[in-house]
Amino acid sequence: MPSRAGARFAAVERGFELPELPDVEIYREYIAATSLHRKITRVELRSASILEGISRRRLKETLEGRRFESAKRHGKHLFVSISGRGFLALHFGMTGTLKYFKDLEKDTEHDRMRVSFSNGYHLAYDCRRKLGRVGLAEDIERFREAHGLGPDALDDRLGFEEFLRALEGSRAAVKSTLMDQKRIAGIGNVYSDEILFQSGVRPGAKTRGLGEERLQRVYRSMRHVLLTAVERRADPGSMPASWITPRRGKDARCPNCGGELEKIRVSGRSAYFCPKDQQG
DNA sequence: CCTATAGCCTGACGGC
DNA sequence: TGCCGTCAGGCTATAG
Repeated sequence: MPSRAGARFAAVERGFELPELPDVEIYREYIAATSLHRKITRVELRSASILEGISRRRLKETLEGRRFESAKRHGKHLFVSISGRGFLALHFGMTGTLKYFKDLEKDTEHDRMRVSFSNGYHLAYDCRRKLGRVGLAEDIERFREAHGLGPDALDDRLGFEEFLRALEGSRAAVKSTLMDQKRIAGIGNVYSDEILFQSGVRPGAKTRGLGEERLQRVYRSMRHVLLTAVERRADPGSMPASWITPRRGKDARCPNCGGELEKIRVSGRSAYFCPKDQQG
């Protein structure tokens, strides 16, 4: 499995930085392709600080002897169902990755939790900066409510009307509004910049003053960007050349007009945009 | 009610 | 060479 999974999940094996909705969707597929329906023989927790609301002991007792049955995603959260016991809830923070492997020598450096299966393989939750979280959930809806998470950005039920409702009342910059997981779940710093670039809207513009036409463009770009990123398996090297996502960094130039991209801070986060093509 | 910000956490990088 | 400050941005808690 790892060799076959390796080609499809090359980006996962390299490890995502800054996992947002598309990255977590690929993690979901990765778990579905590798880790379901096998008996969990052992759970090893190497860093208790990643646990959220549960003890080490409870995690072990809940998982050992059971099987993972399915993998679902909401926003940036992954939910892996445990036979008869709800879900393992995974959040990846900024540096969380997954790795499925057999040879323990290949164990990753910042492996915070390791789940071992009866076939001799292991699934590692690797999180260098320990900003990710591992917990248990009885059901996904409950978890969503407890965490105040908004609708998933790619949920088919999130039409333009529902999108407007989710943004309603925000007085913040549109970039912050899009990244607010309580309004819409799944968008982070990198993809919010891409969405706004493709909408021709400045990240620092107030959501309130945008008007329906611009918001319509933001909505369409949101779906387009996220769907395309999932299609391209969230691999940074595979994103279209017309996007600004691959150009974050020094001396960044606009793929559209060739002008210099500007870097500003919006609510404490770095935002890249093209001052010429984004006038909104 | 709302938004902005500090702090958690680690490693890469640039300046001296 | 090596030390140190800064930055990266996921989240939460708290300040405004």
